Amino acid sequence: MLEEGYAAVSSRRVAAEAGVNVALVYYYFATMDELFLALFRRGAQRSLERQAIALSSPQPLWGLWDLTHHGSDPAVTMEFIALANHRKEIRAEIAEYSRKFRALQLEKLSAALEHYGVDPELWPASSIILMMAGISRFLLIEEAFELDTGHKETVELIERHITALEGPRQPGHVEFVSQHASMNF
Amino acid sequence: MLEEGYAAVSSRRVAAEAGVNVALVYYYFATMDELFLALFRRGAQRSLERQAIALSSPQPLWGLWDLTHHGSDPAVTMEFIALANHRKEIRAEIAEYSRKFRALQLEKLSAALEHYGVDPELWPASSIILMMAGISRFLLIEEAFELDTGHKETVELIERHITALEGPRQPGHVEFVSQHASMNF
DNA sequence: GTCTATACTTCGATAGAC
DNA sequence: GTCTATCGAAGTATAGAC
Repeated sequence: MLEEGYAAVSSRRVAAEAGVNVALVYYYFATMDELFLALFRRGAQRSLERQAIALSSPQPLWGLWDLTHHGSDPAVTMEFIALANHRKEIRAEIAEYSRKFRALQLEKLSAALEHYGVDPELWPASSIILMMAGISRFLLIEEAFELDTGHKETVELIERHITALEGPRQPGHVEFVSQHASMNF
Repeated sequence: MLEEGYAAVSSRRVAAEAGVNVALVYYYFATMDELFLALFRRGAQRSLERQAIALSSPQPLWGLWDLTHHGSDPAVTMEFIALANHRKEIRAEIAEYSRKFRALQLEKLSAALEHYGVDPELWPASSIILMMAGISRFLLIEEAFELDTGHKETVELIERHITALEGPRQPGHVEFVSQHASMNF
């Protein structure tokens, strides 16, 4: 899926990779879409758990930022988004998980931002979350194209603002986060 | 390509849509990748020209924001990014066009921002461009999933800041921009 | 330019033996 | 649970007539 795209994932190749027969793939997954759904659910569930840990940090802004910026693989995310654009059921599943991700982020971060004294009228938690997600995904996608115009400046800008609220990043975040790549919804 | 994804674009289906024979497709395009390259170049060139117009507005920030937020189709963009993740030549072509897009944006907007008195140390033009692009793409992708948490607040936040610099949006932008969907790189 | 005809590969999915 | 065997459809690409 990562190397050649979701459309290159065929029952035959899955079977070959697993060292089993094609028919066995259909024994476990009635259609290829069900296989993709199962794959997505497993990855999304793991990412959700990692996010819960990152957000429970005493520095939840750093936690979320490091998770998306250093601990997520845009290629996986992109493949599932592309797949979802053409499969209704997968789109619905991704939407459902996205809401879970977002709800958890909102809960943890709106409390933290209030505690930091950030005016929710000027800087709503939902906007800060959305902007961080959009920017970091964009940065990662551009990196894959070997584009880096403004990347350094933007990372500095964001991290300067996080530092203003939470102080310098405490060690541990990036290490935790970069152990395995997550999805980023 | 939009309905079923780039992988569903086959020589046979292209031929059928065009009402010609399969072999004729290969007469014009040696491989399917060349067809995709030609398709991308045509679209990117048009988008580049539209962007030049939008940035030549007396309100270039509004111009760029409206172009990406109301005048671009994330589905086209996503398909090409997904395709590029697996085809080296297409990735290189997209990277090249992205640099052109970005260079034009930087040229027009860094002049405008300096004129508005924005401190380039705190808010570099390259960062503002990158953030606007990332956020608007994220908003549009989420819309396709019928997700809208924080969308309204974020659009208001961004447009409030643009208004602070350029005053209220003058009519004409959105109209120009929503005539045809563009790519968004 | 445009076509017919064809070679060869791979696909999703199923029936039925073990 | 795991396999063999098979169906019909669709893919990329090419040779060569007109």
